[in-house]
Amino acid sequence: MTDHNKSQGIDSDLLSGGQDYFGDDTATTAYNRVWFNILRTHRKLLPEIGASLRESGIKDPIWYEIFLEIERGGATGRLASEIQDALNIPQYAMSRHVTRMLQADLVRREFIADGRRKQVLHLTEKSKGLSDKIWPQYMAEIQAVVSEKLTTEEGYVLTRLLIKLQQ
Amino acid sequence: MTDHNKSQGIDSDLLSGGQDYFGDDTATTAYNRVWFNILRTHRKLLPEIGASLRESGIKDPIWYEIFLEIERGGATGRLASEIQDALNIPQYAMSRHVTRMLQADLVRREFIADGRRKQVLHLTEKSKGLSDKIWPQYMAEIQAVVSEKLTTEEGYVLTRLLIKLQQ
DNA sequence: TGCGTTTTGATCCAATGGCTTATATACTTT
DNA sequence: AAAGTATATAAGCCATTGGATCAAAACGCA
Repeated sequence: MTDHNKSQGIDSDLLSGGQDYFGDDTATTAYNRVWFNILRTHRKLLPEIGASLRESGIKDPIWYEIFLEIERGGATGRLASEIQDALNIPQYAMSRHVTRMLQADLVRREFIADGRRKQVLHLTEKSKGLSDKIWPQYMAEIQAVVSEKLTTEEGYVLTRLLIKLQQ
Repeated sequence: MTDHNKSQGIDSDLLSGGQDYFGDDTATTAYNRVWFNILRTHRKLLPEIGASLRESGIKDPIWYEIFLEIERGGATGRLASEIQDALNIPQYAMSRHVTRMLQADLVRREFIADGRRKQVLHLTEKSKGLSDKIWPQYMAEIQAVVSEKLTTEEGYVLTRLLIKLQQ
């Protein structure tokens, strides 16, 4: 690495976990490594873990998260706008996920108020049925991939730090 | 949550960092939470942090990672196939990123061997010049977002765990 | 040498995503 | 109640992605 780039912030070793690469800039380096490793971990794991779902007809892993959020609403269902906020996705993305899940008969939509300004989502018989097969398979896939690399204790620590980072 | 879903692996509290939600299934839960929190952290931070780059004409944050990898190759440049492996992206994605970066005059391509079976990538004058302005701005943006939520020490721990998870 | 296999790169098609706009409804203020 | 603002959803435009496939070069080895 050139001195120029070192001083200008180009760091060829951003993936490293080492703490002493820069003598004078450890804080910035630590934070940058967090970011680049989130990107790479996401890129590496998403295709692996998502594959089992795709084969089961779940086109997007976020559908599972949407199911969880609907379920949190209990018998009264859950507002689409609430789910979208919980999942950190833009409105148009939520709208399109709902369209696709409707096509797959995996959610039921109920407009409240006369027009179509607010919609409440419910599970369908079909999506309730997924609990028996697909979700356990998904959980098993996650477990297989993650447990190969981390201890349970490390899993807790990692989860806690990721949650802090989202707040 | 229903008993049914609890036993079938649907967990309305996957985002939680708590360790004692399930009495009998803590390991699975720990690993699942890792996964879902990676997804949400990525979804939340990518638009925030990527915005400054887009405004500067860097169309995809991965371009920065590609620059870093090229730079690691030093004066001899770096094989496209090596970069693609380092970044965990499929071959066709790398091919297209190179096409776009060529159009933007941000990389130079050199085919080795007669045909075009192997390509080595180099920085251009333009991309070297980015060190002065855009990258420091990007680093500052990352630092601003991450340092607001984590201490430096937590950053190191998080990085180390993410690296373990990728290996 | 000759031939099958592996590696690398580019492209085709359908599906998806980001951004913006259109539309309808609800709320607020005077 | 009229006007203006805020909220919620969908749709249109265009660029990008994913998966599969095609094409070309290098390798392995009898």
